[in-house]
Formats: sequence, C-alpha cells, structure tokens
Amino acid sequence: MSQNKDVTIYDIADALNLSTSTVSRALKNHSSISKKTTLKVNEAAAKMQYTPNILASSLRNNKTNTIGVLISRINRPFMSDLISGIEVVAQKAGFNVIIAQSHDSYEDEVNMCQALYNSRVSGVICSLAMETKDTDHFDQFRNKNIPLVFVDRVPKTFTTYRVMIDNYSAGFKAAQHLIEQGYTRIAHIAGLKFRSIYNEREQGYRDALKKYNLPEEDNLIIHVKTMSYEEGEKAVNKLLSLENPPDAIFSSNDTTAVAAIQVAKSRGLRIPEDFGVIGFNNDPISRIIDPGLSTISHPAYEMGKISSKKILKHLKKSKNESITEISFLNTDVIIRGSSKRLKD
Amino acid sequence: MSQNKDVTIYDIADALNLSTSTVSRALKNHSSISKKTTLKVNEAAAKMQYTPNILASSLRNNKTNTIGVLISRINRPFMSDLISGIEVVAQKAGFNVIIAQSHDSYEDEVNMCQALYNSRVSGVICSLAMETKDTDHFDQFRNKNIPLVFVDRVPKTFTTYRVMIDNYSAGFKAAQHLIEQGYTRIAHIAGLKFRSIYNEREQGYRDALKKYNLPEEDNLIIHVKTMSYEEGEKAVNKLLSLENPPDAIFSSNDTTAVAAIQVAKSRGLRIPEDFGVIGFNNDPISRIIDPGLSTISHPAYEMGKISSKKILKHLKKSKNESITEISFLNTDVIIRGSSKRLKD
DNA sequence: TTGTAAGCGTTATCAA
DNA sequence: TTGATAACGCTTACAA
Repeated sequence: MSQNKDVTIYDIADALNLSTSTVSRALKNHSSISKKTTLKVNEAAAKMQYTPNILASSLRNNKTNTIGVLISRINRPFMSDLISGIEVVAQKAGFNVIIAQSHDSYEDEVNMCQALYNSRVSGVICSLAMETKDTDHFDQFRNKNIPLVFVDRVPKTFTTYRVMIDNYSAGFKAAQHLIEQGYTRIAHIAGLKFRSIYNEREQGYRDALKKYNLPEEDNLIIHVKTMSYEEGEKAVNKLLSLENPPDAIFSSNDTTAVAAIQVAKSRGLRIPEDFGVIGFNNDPISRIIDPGLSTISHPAYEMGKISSKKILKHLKKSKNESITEISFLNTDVIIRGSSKRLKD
Repeated sequence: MSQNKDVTIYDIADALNLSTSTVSRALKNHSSISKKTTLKVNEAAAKMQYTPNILASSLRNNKTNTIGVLISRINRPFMSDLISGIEVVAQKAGFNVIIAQSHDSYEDEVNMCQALYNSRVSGVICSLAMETKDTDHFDQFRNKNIPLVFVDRVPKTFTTYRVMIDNYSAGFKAAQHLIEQGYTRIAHIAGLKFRSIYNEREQGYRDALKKYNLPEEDNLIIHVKTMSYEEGEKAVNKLLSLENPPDAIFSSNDTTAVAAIQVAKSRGLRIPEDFGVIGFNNDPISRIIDPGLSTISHPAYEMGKISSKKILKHLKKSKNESITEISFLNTDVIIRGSSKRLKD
C-alpha cells in the first residue's frame, strides 16, 4: 500500500463538497469560516489523514520557516550546545533548522551559503570558518532582507546581528586571574590573528600584562591554526623548552589547555604549583581533567537561543530595516585546580 | 535595494527570447539543447544572478533532497559525531540535513516525526528517544516508501534499515575484560530494560559472568533512566555502600563511568587496584580523566555516514521495496588505566 | 532543437 | 460565509 498519493485539500474539498479555499481557511481556523464548517473540515482532515504540504505553502507564501545554520563542525562541544539552543527555540516556534558544516574551509562556507540561499531559508545563523576573511558571500542575504546572525566568530564589520561575548575583557580577566595567583611569566596560545575573537582575547591578555608591569614577550605567544590537541602539545612543548620558560599559560580554548596540562605533567611539573593553566570555553573535559581546568565560561546554549530569537523577532517585523545589533553575553572566570595557587 | 524579487527562469527566458522550458533544460545541460543556447543561458543566468528556487523544483518533482534527523539531543558527543557523519555524506550528494531533537521525550518525538513528514523529507534517520516504546508514528514513512534508518537506539522490530553495533557482544566483551583482569564482583549500571540496546548489553554482561562462574546478583545491577552524571554518582554510591560491595563496574555509558571513577576515588579507593571501571562510547572525556577510562568504542561518525548512504542508495532505486537490512559495525574494547590491573 | 501548456499543493484576491 | 481563479517557480509530456 505504499506510494499512494498524499491527501490534499482537493480531496477534502471533494469529499465535503466544498471549495479548496474554504478548506484551506478552515484548516487554519480562519474567522470567516463558520464553526460548523471548520469543525467538519478538521474532522475530515483527521479521518483522511491529511498532512499539509509545507513545500507548497512555502512556495506560495514565499517563506520557509526554516533557519539555516552554518558552522565549522557540529562535533565540538561549543558548537553542539549552540545548535541545541538554536533548535530548541526554533522548534517551539514551528521552525525547522537545517545544518551545514564549513569544516573551517572558506570554499565550503561559500558553497553552503549558496545552498542555504537556494533553499530559501528564512534566516541564517553563522559562525565563521577559521579561514574566512571576506564576507561577500553573505551579502545576498542582506540584499533580500533575510535576517543573518553571526555568532561567536563574527566578522569585524557587517550590518547585521551579532551574538558574542566580550572577548577582550575575557582575555584580560583570564590573564589577570593568573597574575593574581602569583604567576609572572605568562604564555598564550592564541588563534589566528585575523580572526577577531582570538585577536581580542590576545589584546586583553597583553593589556593585563601591561597593567601589572609584566613582560610581554612575543616568543611567549604562539598562534595556532586549528587549536587542536596536537597543536597544543606542540606549542606547549616549545614553550617549556625555552631557555626562560613560562610559569603559566592562557590557552584560547580548552582543548589546547588540556594538552598543556598533560604535557606539563609529563615533564614533571606540578600543577598548579609550578605551572598554572587557564583555558577557554568550559568544555565538559575541563571539569574532568585532574587537576580541574580553570577556564572562561562561554554560554553556547544561551547564545544559540538568543540567535534564534533574533531571527524570529526580525521576521515578525513588517518593516524592512538594515540592522546592526550586537548582543554581548556575560562570561565568568571559572577557577579550578589548574591555576589555584593561593589560598583564599 | 532589498526586497527586490528573485530572478526566475521567466526573467532569463524574457531576456533571451526563449521559452522557460528551454531555459530550464539549458540550466541542467540537457542533451536536447544546443551547445550554443546552453552556453548563452548559463551566461545570462550568471550575469543576472539567477538562483534556482529549490522549493518550486521540490514541489514539482515531489522530492526535497533533504534528510531529516531525529535524535534525543544534539549536544552529546555520540550524537554530534553521528550528525557530523550524516551531514558530510549528505552535503557531498547535494542533500540538506534538517535536525530535530526529541529530548528523549516520546511526545516530542511523535510531534517532530510529523513535522519532518510535513516537510516532505526524502529520508529519515532516527535514534529513538529513551521513552519510546511503540513506533507507530514511523509507519507513515514506510507507507510512502520514504527510507527510514534507525541508528543505535533501534526498535526491536520494524521493516526498515538499521545501523547499529552488536550490543550483546559488546556487553559480553566489557565484562569479560574485567573478569580477565581479576575482578570478581562486577556491578553494572544499565539503561532502561525495554530499550533493547541496553538490555542486550546487560545480557552480554550477565552471560559473561555466567560463563566464568561469577555470581550474578540483582543488587549489583542498577537501571538508570537518563544515564546522567548525577544518576551515575547516586548509583555508584549505593553500590559501594553495600555490605558486600563490588570490586568493579561496567557502565553502559562513559558519563556514568566517569562518575564511578570520581566517586570511587573520593571514597579512597585506588583505581584500578581496588576498583576497576569500564564505560561505553569512547567519549573524549574517557582519555582525559585520570586514570584513563577503559571503554567500548562506538563508531558514531561512521554510523552517521553509513546511515546517510543507506538513504541515498534507497532513493536511487526505482523499485519500491520494503526492506529489512541491518548493518552491524564493529566495536573494540579500549583498555586504559581504569581497568588494567594485570601486567601483560 | 525549441515551444506550449499543464500541473505540483497551497493561499490570497476578488466576487458572489 | 463561501467559491472561482490566479499565482508562487519549476519541470515535463507532447507538439512543432
């Protein structure tokens, strides 16, 4: 009994001797249709197992109620929390979420941007690929008044919504915490410089050192490309092999921070006594590793929810406005064993 | 300049004095159209910034090239790896992936099933909610010959594709490993009984004990509902408070296994000397915790890729067949410090 | 090789 | 309160 055709409003109309317009209206409880007819139609629809064809209605209405999400990779704790938050809000509003991965490649990002556009998504939420420098491929959304939200890895300039944290002050707070614990030679594993979130964290770190009159040495800062565990290992080994090695490190994500802990431990350093570590993101591993990894909270789930809400709110407006609106979320220093050298 | 209408094939046809059918065919390099015309059309399309309206073509062709994914929660390592695998294969084939979360609720699962159906997805990949016992809500897909793949948490019976591991033998292997390391009172944190993957692991565990003539005691087996860290803590505290406590534990996921390690350590037990632990899934935390968590590999990414491929392959067939096809993926015992009591 | 025209299922305008 | 009809943008059978 497969492959039988879908029941459409025509079938319902036929069965009840009504017109399709009446059926269509009755199905959405339009006020102009009598209670009796509305009831009759909905009953028939249920009995005949009618399911609305969203494609047809999307085509007709020129809107899909679908949010496109374009991120580097789904299987990172930050990203999956982000999507989860996006999806929860979308689901409640009856929106679908479609997912595309850039794998941190500029080319993939451009292609998937196009694919999302062709799918006529109602809105787009994007965290830029590591490689991405220009954002021309997003212009088409703005040109069509399709709301676009950049989240976390945002471009420096683009007339649109941005949902982010204050990376500068987060970097400052991270370094400051280490300084307050008495560390004096503080290294930094940073992301690529043109990616502003990493650059801002680095600036915050630099300014904290400056404020406390600690040396800012370029060889204590290592820029890595993907922030993988392996890159972290390599960077930390290099740092600890310096003639005058650091006594602490601020890593711009938890993965490389965990690598720092493991490498330092394997070299016989005691943590936090000999070597302090603070990461970024508050990934699940940060509370599992021994000692616990101090880190900066990064409210991914909340950022996802807000991003969805921005899209939904924009779609409710009838006016067609160009908007630059930045939402900053709060971050906290989460202190665990990896950096807690002083008793309170 | 926003809100300008999309360029359609009508616009291209007008501009070139051709019919829409010619344009449509030229855009897909149909063989019946002359090289010259094809070239001309594609050039004009590029110049006019034409973007195909996938909705319209989906409606017309009655297929969306979209795979719907219905899972409990995105932000679990297993699930995000799974989706990542699904998406990679889909993306290559020009398919979209739309995501829905059941949050392990039966009601949500039913609702999202309907939403996916209404979206006219070309295929569905689902890992059942913890609560789900009946699968009537999936009948509609089978009835319409829409390929359906159950992955990991599969129903016991349903004529469709299934992608899974051999949970019985995985459970057996896990218990066997502990036995071989000399543990003799082996407890088990199990998932809900009616969820077959957990029940099969439990059976494997039971049969391993039987084979090695170890006692099977019901009070050494605790069934938990969500397998959260907190549930794990509670269960392990209970087990270790028994008059005759276990000397090892096999947990049906890594989250509760990590809880077991932490609780045991906090109670002064040495791991693996006094207490052995093996988990399930090989989540990232398993290699970070100290000692490293022994576990069973669970090839999520690969399972995602295979699931996508099953969908794509089915869609290529013209025939309309009911299929029961089960793909079993291999699992390995991954031995780390939490259970390695004997020297090799 | 190209064109005509109908149709996918829905919704909105206008008329009754 | 209900109905007739056109339209959304694309594809395809059939005709030329």
